[in-house]
Amino acid sequence: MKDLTAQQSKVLNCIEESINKTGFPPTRAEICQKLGFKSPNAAESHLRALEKKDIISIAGGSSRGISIKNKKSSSDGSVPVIGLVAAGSATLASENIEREINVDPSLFSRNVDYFLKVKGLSMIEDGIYEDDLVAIHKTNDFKNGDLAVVRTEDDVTLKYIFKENDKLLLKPANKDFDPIHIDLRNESAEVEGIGIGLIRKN
Amino acid sequence: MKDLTAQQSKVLNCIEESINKTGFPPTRAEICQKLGFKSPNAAESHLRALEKKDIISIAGGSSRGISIKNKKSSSDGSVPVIGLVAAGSATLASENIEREINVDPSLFSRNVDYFLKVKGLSMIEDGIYEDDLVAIHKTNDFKNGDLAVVRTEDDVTLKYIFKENDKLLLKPANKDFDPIHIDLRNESAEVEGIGIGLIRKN
DNA sequence: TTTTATACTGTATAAATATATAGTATTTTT
DNA sequence: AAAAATACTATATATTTATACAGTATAAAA
Repeated sequence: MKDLTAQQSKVLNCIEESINKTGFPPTRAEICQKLGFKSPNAAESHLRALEKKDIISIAGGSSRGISIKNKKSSSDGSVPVIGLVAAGSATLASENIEREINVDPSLFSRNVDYFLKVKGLSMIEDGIYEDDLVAIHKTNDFKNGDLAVVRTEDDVTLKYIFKENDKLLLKPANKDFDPIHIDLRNESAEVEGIGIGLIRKN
Repeated sequence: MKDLTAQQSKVLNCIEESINKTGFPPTRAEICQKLGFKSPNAAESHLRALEKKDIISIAGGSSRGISIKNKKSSSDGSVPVIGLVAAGSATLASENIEREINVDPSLFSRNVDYFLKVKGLSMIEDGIYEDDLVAIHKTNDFKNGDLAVVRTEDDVTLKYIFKENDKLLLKPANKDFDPIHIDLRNESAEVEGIGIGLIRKN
């Protein structure tokens, strides 16, 4: 499936939020208002792009006629919890699954593929603590500043990601930790997913 | 709760079917078509009856603005989300419920009675941010240092609580905020519950 | 290089839609 | 017995809404 652009993701997000919050999809005007567009056609064309990519369907001639496709049934939202463990391990391998928890799929803005149990204090200044469960949406599509799960050659880490040409910057939220610079011409690195939420147990 | 009439049930059914099938609620005209009414007002008045009985809510001035209330999901674990609102308001009153979310009861150490949506930055130094949902276990039993929902004479607040004889100390986690001292001989204060976890949506 | 996709503003309008008002008739509650 | 709720038909209309058309600009693909 083709990846969505940043704007298309925002629009999709806006639709999901509207459905979760109000119970029905938004109008073009409402999308514009939420995302700051000034022309209804801005929303319209994003919707048509999403339709083309088979993410949503649009019922012609009816108001708020947007529905999100492939919306996996409400059956249950059992999501694995994965510890940040040894280097190079396949994160979703069953031996790394600590437990499974049920979450309301509508809780987070995007689909949660797994929870990552945080090790260490590298993100503590932004309220992400040890043993917190960070909700991860699997994707390799990210924006600068996103909280990303990145697999480097010798580690898997959760940091803010910034990319500029061939340079990758993985930035912690703790002044005692140094940012990680990766030159993609020499080293490999892969974005496994991005953080879209957090659960903490006291 | 009042019982629904046969016709009201049919209308409710029609709404549910529409949401399941198309992804969005029906218009008045669509309800009429499905149930064989010849006047849009037939649907309208049934909708108003359902609204009066608190089964649905109708968003004024917007198309397809119908949503079904208290939509209890299959399993259970439905927990209300409550905003910190005006002083003195009964926190669990239905008008304060922003939404309901499903949580795995085993997720948190104790039973979650509701989620409190955080306003303000008074707990930011301990990783509790604005709009975070703090899982609250209703109890008036607490230990010094617990994160507590406290109803004072003119506010409801989330702070660390410390009690010594008749003195109550409500301590924020933000150096820009002052601790609140309450002398229980002069003022009243009540512990509504304690925080046992947190959910954050990015 | 040309085309296609993305990302919008701005304007316009036909069609969809909520919603009010005026009736009639039956049943249920007070 | 009167009032209120139920259960509609019928008509009208202001507003909401989808959607088309005309542009501008940039980036990516062919």
